[in-house]
Amino acid sequence: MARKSSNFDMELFFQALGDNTRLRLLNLMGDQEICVCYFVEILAQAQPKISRHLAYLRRAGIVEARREGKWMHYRIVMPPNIGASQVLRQTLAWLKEEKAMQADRGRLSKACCTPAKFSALQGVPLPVSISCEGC
Amino acid sequence: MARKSSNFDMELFFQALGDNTRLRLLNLMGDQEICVCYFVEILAQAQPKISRHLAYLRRAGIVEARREGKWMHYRIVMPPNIGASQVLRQTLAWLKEEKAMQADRGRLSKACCTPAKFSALQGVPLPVSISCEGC
DNA sequence: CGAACATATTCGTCAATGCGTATAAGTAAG
DNA sequence: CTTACTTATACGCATTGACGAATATGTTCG
Repeated sequence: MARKSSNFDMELFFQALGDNTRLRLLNLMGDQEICVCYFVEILAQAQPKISRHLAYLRRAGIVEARREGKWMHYRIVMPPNIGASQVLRQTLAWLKEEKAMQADRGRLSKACCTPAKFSALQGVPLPVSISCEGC
Repeated sequence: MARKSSNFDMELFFQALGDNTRLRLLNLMGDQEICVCYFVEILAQAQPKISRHLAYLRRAGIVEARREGKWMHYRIVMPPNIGASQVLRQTLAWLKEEKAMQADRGRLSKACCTPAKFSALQGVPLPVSISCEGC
């Protein structure tokens, strides 16, 4: 039986990708869950702005959220539509090639090495892949 | 030496894809040049609307235009940015899977078989790939 | 040149979006 | 229950984008 051509909203999908802040958020998530407070710190943007963009990505079906105590963790979810998921995968690969995005990821991986900057964030769960050889 | 990370405007690129009319235009172009008058007829949209969306796609560096007498032919051009070109290619493949897009392409391929509808378009250069077995 | 045709642009209007500020909602701790 | 903290939402404002209608630009032909 042929695959169902779901009525996926392509417009909404691409509109969700058409904003630099949202692209930076997706880049930081990559393949792991990230806490909102990290987005705020690393992108150095106002918290409501981050939250609104995350809500936009959620409406478009690109990310999902999980609550853990006071913290919200966001992660990328592959859309049910096959074409969409392939485009999204390709887009994430593209982000990894862009210098500005690499810089963001670099700041994320060094987050735990700058305790002064994060003194107010004690107890925040670390992203899985943070490597702290130097700490 | 590492590949240059060109300052390609990802925002503009995805915003250009975030509109259904523009996606339909890209789907009709596919891999061939198409005359504007075909877009107007097949999508059954006002000519200024088509023209504006084509201009948007041109600004985003996704299509180019070629003049041939009174007619303008538009075609997809792969962006110089590698990531962008791969995402675009994947997107075009996605469009081919969507039912509504397939219907548009069907109407394009039958365009030459409905002379009544196109009586006002005499002399319009046909797209390369139009197959008219039944004519 | 002037008419006819194809396409592009402009203008006014309206909806959608992004942002900062303020505030609400949800949770943990005292 | 109250407080502190994290995140989400509401509001007002400015910008952008889409649209229809009208008009401008560019080309061919007589």
